[in-house]
Parts: sequence; C-alpha cells; structure tokens
Amino acid sequence: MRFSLSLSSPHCFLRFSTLSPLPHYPSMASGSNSLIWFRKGLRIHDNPALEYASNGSTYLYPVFVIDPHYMEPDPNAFSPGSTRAGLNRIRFLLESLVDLDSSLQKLGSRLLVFKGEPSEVLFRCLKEWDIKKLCFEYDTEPYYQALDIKVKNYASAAGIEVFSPVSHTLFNPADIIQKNGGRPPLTYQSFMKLAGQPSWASSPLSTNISGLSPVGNVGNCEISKVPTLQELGYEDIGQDELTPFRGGESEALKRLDGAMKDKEWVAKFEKPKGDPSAFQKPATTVLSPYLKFGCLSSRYFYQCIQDVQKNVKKHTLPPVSLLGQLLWRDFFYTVAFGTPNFDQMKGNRICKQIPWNVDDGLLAAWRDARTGFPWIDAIMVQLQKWGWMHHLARHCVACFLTRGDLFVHWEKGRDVFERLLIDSDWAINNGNWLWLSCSSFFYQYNRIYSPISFGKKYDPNGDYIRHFLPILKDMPKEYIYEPWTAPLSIQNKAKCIIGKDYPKPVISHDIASKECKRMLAEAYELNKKLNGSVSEEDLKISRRKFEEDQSQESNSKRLKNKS
DNA sequence: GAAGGGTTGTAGCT
DNA sequence: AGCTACAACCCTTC
Repeated sequence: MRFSLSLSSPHCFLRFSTLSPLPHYPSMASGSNSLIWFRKGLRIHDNPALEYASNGSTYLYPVFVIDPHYMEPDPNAFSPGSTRAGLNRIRFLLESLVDLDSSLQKLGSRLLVFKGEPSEVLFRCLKEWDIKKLCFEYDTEPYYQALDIKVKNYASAAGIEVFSPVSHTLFNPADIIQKNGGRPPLTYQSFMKLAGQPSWASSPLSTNISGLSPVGNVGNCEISKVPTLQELGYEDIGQDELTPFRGGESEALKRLDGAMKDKEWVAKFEKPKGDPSAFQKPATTVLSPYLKFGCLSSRYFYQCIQDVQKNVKKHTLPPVSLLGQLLWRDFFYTVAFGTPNFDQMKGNRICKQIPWNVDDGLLAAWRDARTGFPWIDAIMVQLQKWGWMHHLARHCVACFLTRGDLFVHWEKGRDVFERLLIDSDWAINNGNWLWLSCSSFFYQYNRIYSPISFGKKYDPNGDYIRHFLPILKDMPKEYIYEPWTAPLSIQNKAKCIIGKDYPKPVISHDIASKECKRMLAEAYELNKKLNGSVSEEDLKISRRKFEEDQSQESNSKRLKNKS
C-alpha cells in the first residue's frame, strides 16, 4: 500500500488542481455513514473493506455500479455480449450480484445497484448520503488504478476517509516489488523466495459476519435491483448454449467444499498431470471464475488447502500443487502490476519483439473453430459455449495460434480469451499469453504442442471432440484427430465430408511448426543483437524477409517438383 | 563465462 | 508409467 501511494502521488497533485470547487454537502444530521463500493470482491467472507465500512457506522450503503462501457450489448461483436465481455461472463457477474444481494439481506442490508459511469455515480452517492467513510478493495489493474486515483482525489478533497485494503491477492504486489528493489521478479522461484509465507497464513480470517449496519435513506438516487440479461438488452439464449457454471459466493463456497472434501485429491494435485479432455468432471477445481470476481477469497482458499495438507502424510508442492496454483496467480499479479504496458508487445520491457503475422483470416478460423484440427476446434467450441477450458487445453490453442502453427500475434488471441472466458483475469490472461507465445517467462520454442497427438494421449477415443464437435461424432477413432486422412468411404459413412461438412486443415502442422521455430530463432537473435530495442521498422524488415524466404522456398519446391 | 534450472513437448523405447 | 534422445531456448546464480 505504502509503495503504491507514493507511486500515485504525482498524479494526485495534478488531479487536485483540476478539481472544481469543493462539493457542497447537505447538513444532514447524521452519525457516520459509510459506503462499500463493490467491484471485484463480490463476497461477504474475508472482506476487510466491507467489515471496516460496517464497523461503527450508523448507516452502510453497499453499492455496485453497472458500467455501460462494460455491460451494454454490442451487436457488432463476434459473439453475443458486450464489447468487452461475452454473454457467459456477463451472466456470471449478474448471478454473483444476485447472490451478494441475498447474502446482504440476510445480514440486514441489501445491494444498491446503479447504472452509469462509475466515478460519476459514486460522487453523486457520496454527496447525497453524506458519506464519511468510503471503502473498496484495492485493485492493481490499470483500469482501476486510473479510476481509483480519481475517486481518492475527490474523496480527500471532500474530507471523506478512504479505506482500500489489498484483499484480492495473497500478497500485496507492491510489497514484493519493493522487496526486489523496485522491479517485479520474473521467475516463479524468485517470486517464491521474496513472497515467503503470507503474514496471515496462520491467523484466523474474518469469515463470519453476524450483522451489518442498516442501509440509510437513499434520497433521490435512482436505484435498481440486479438486472436480468433481458433487462440489459440481451436476447434470451437457450440454457444449453450457456456455461454450466453458476456465479456467486454461495456457489463458490459449495464448490470449494466439494473440492476440499476429497483430501487425497487435494494433497496429490499436480497441475501438469490433469486431463484437459475431461469435461463431465473437470480435472481442476474450476474455482478460477470465482477467484476472478472475488466470490471466493484467495486467502480463505489458501487456508483451506493448508488445513488439508497439515492432515496428510505427503502432499505435492508448488509450482504444481493446488497451493502452487494460487501462488501463480499472485506471481502474475505482481509482474503485471510492476510492468508498464504489460498487455502489449510494444513498450513492454519483458516482452520479446516478434514479427507476428497480421492475418485476420487465420485468426478468424481459429476463433470460430474452423482450423480443421478437431482437437483445436473442439477446445475453441468449449471456450465459446462454456467460457472455460482446462489449463492445458488453453495451452494447446494458444500455442497453435502463435508460435506453434499460425504465427498470429498473441494480443489477438488474448483479446478473444479476455472476452469469452468467464474467469478472464487481466494479469493472468496476459501473463499466460506472453508465456505461451514465448514472448516472456518461457522461451523453449522448440516445445510445440501437437494439435494431433497431444489430445490423443488423454482421449484416444476422441470423446471430447465428439461432444463439442458433434459433426465428427461418427468419425472412427483412427481418424478423429486427423479426419482429412480418412478415406472418402469412411467420411461418407461418418456423414462428414472433409472440406464440406468440416474444414480441411488451414496449415500443415509439420511445415508450419518448422517455419515457426525458424522465425522465432531469427526473432530472438534480432532481440539479442539489438538488446531489446527492436523497432517497428526492424520488425517490418524481418517480416518482409520471412515472406521472401517463404516464396523462394515454394519456388524452389515447384522447380524440384517439375524436374 | 559456465552451470543449473525452468509448472505441463514429442517420439520412441521399455 | 518412466526413461531417453531430440535440439536447445532463456534467466539466474555462482
């Protein structure tokens, strides 16, 4: 906290001088009114901002603001939803809000929902209700960093106390960066050394609140209930088309409980050994969407895992253990917070500069599950329908799009994931795309996931493919990962003609992956030579060079074929 | 400068 | 299920 405040102070002064005269506050006779502003942290348990807001206040106003920029339907988007979020995640959020409202009501309170630009709405509320204490969970994302400076400046000018605790992550990213001399650690091991045990690891978290201060008079503020999808302007889509995962804290705790009951499973958890093709019963906890919205406290989750581990003889360790997964989350939050332009290649000091293709055709084929590789396409269908896939499945499609086969820019794939995943998290999503594209953290670009054999290893019968790509459901298992190799008689029998009912592969994996390796090798060399300061012009030149090489190669092949 | 390590590659062998 | 070769990257640490 201290570190981040000192970071933001220059902006503070700038913003301060541009503020209009101090707002006038009505001289309402009141004790002390507090406002808890929910953004993430959509929970009651282990919610320090909520607890602090309620303590000693006469009235407590729990507020959530629906931001039209995030929630308004966008008919031009490539899938149902808003500009930024697919329908699955919007629905997950609404369900989480309904659950939060009902939990608040059990504690004698309720959720006050507004629509509009968050800071404008908030300023109106602060004035109208004569708020003395404003509480909200600290957020490290650039969007909230900018918004929160605005809000904090307004509050301090108006003499309102602001309480903004770090409770979304296990550690405060700013502390870890400070410990490391101002730069974030770039490896998991160095992160672990710096982080150590969380300060609260063995002290009880506040998971039981018996009651909250009542909601005061809301005055002239226009408050609505949690809207339905239809009220937000979305069409009614069949349940079958939507994610099987329900949002909300209650659901999160139920799911957590279910996972923790199987002590052996928790103790033996090894992430890389999970089966990405398991969909009836996923190989992981599927708690990520709940962590994303803060329906589940990562600290509470941490303590639950710790409890299980204490009571077994042997358990796995980070990075592969279940606890290790939570630490990965904090790792990415820390690097993301301490790296300017973390979500792009340009101006990102930890990101290799690579001359990615600009090929919207290949991107669209990948996005719309038309690559012709059933393993890849099935995963993309699961993404569209469920908004969730196993971690290793994400690896396969991310590798395929970028360094493995299509050589499309990781930012394009990132955008698709960010929109469609119900657990899409700014720091983690960008971190993993940097990882998978060999742009940062991970550099062994020879290790390419095969779009054919990787899935086969887990699911030789192709049940996962048959489920998400029913057009291939009668394809014999000998051909289901490479249906273009099936004889026409087999294709006929399976009622799936390749090139007509299901596409032919967009590339040859053998050729494309070799080409990708070569391009990465050259790009790395250039990055080394220019010591990280690769310009747009350098990238253009190498892109052109690759294209020339490619056409020369195909020319020589043509010549060879002729002779 | 060299050595060691890096959450999760593939193919082929036992 | 576990070894090996394959080809070989980067970053951290010494």
